[in-house]
Amino acid sequence: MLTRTAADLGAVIRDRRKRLKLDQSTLAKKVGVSRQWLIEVEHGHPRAELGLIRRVLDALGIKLDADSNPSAGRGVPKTAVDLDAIVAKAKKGKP
Amino acid sequence: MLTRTAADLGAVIRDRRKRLKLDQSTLAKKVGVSRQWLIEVEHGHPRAELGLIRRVLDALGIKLDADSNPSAGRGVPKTAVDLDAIVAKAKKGKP
DNA sequence: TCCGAATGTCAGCGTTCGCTTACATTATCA
DNA sequence: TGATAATGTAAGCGAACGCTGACATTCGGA
Repeated sequence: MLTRTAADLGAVIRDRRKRLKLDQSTLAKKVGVSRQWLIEVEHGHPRAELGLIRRVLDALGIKLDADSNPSAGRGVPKTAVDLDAIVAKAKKGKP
Repeated sequence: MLTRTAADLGAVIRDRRKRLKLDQSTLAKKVGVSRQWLIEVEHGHPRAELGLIRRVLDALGIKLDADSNPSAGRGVPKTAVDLDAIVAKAKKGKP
């Protein structure tokens, strides 16, 4: 699943956890975090540490994939990004 | 790319940034983080905030995909996880 | 219905984040 | 070669993290 927001990820985690019949305490212990933390993450806490998140995903068998694919619809061959546009945009800031 | 560690992600980010001909300062400003932070992340800082990481990936056009697929090769229909095994494993801890 | 488990909420605390500023070190190019 | 940009390192600081522990609240089965 493509996760746009922290809430998305939280939902994925919770869903997966339940599907695996694990309660928060068990998973938290297994992963090595506090139950409190797990609760907040499942609720979509956006500022959680990447490392801990990763550990949870790992424990749940969820792979984290960083797909370097620009928004382009489909037929993007390989490395065909509109550099200039991006750079220009970058220079303008984002109003 | 499948990112296992924070260093992996850092590499992806740096690579992408360079490919886009952006320097750290520019990207940092665009994303709304400090250059210092970007440096640490590119070096694989594992405890960075998920939200900021996501913003960077976003700015670079990198999608974050959380794939809930256990190691199974390919033909996993829908919900066919070996629950018992996983639960049992969970109860044993991980020595 | 009642009882226990699972989940959510609160407060306090030490640690670490991410920021700023300034200064090295290392490319990169005229 | 020298100069300028890009990158790395360091110290100090406020803010937020994640943890512990205790206490509500909700859920599920006997």
